[in-house]
Amino acid sequence: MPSQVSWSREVRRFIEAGGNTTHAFGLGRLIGRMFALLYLSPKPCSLEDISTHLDISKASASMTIRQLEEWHAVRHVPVEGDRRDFYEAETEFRIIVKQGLLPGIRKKLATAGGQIHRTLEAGASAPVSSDHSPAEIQIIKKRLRTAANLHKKLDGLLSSRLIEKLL
Amino acid sequence: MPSQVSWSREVRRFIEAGGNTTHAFGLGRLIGRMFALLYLSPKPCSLEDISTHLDISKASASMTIRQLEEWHAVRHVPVEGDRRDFYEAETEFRIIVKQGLLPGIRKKLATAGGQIHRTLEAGASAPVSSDHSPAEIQIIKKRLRTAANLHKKLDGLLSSRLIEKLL
DNA sequence: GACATCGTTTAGAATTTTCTAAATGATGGT
DNA sequence: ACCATCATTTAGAAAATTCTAAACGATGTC
Repeated sequence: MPSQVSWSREVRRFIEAGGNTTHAFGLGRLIGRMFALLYLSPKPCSLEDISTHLDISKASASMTIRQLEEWHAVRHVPVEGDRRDFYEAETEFRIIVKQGLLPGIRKKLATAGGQIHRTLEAGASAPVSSDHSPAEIQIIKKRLRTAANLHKKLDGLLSSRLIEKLL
Repeated sequence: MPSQVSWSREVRRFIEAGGNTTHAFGLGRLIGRMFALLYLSPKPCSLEDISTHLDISKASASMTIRQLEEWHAVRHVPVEGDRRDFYEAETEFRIIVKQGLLPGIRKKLATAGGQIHRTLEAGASAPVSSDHSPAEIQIIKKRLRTAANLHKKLDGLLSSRLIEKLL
């Protein structure tokens, strides 16, 4: 039955595409491959299932699965009479985005925003500089205020309920 | 004048924070440092200005500046009687997002979406598989349709004018 | 048209990140 | 209590990325 072959080939490609996608967004390749595998698994997978299917070590599987857990992208599910850890994918993307991704993004934004404000305050207490004319100082301050304003807007946007409505 | 010192120190920190931010989002550290430098520069910078201020080679400066140009985050500005290349930061974040970042994100999403559809189609023409029961096949197909639907929603969201209104 | 200066390319060095094997810790079964 | 089995930690190997120096090409100057 040749059609079966093309199906499993397409599944492998799906998994690799998942890896390429997360990698393209700077999240590492393994995390996407692993989520894709679990997402297409109707039944929970053990760590060894994962490491053999993805051809990685159990150590990698363990570390990556915990990253996925932090993002609420994967759930630990107990299996009757088996003390191994089994995992299944969270299929509600809304939950992954709201509880996993957005808090991480907001945290990163907060770090950046903090520095913008510190720079702005340092500029307020040091109005004269040797290598900038007064007019240039004004330009710099204006840009810092623009950046602070953008940061505020972005943070408000991410914390609003707008996003979950759209998903 | 000690306040001057703390100002320039805060500027250096601003630049490093810019680098850390882009790095956290998987874009490399240099690109953020360079944009931060140009964003706080009231007058255009030459490549050598940049490489000395950031303490990097001219080669790195050249490659990174072109990446920033692709994202419409930086503009090439001619300077009277000087054949060197000068650059200034785009201060309209709306332009950077709309013309620079969003197209790149949509392109990455399109790659992922294409594979979702291919997998879905392969599943349609290969309804029977040796390692999955019919009920499981149905679950997998449903999940693939959910993923395809999410992809469609995301792409629509990014291509709508909603985002520019929010910035 | 030769020289000087600047930007780009590229081959490979340096750094960072990712991955693994082995050791360790933990837990259930007998 | 001991053994077997599983997950985690960690130190270092492997791989990927980032950066640079040197060579090159292009362009303006004298």
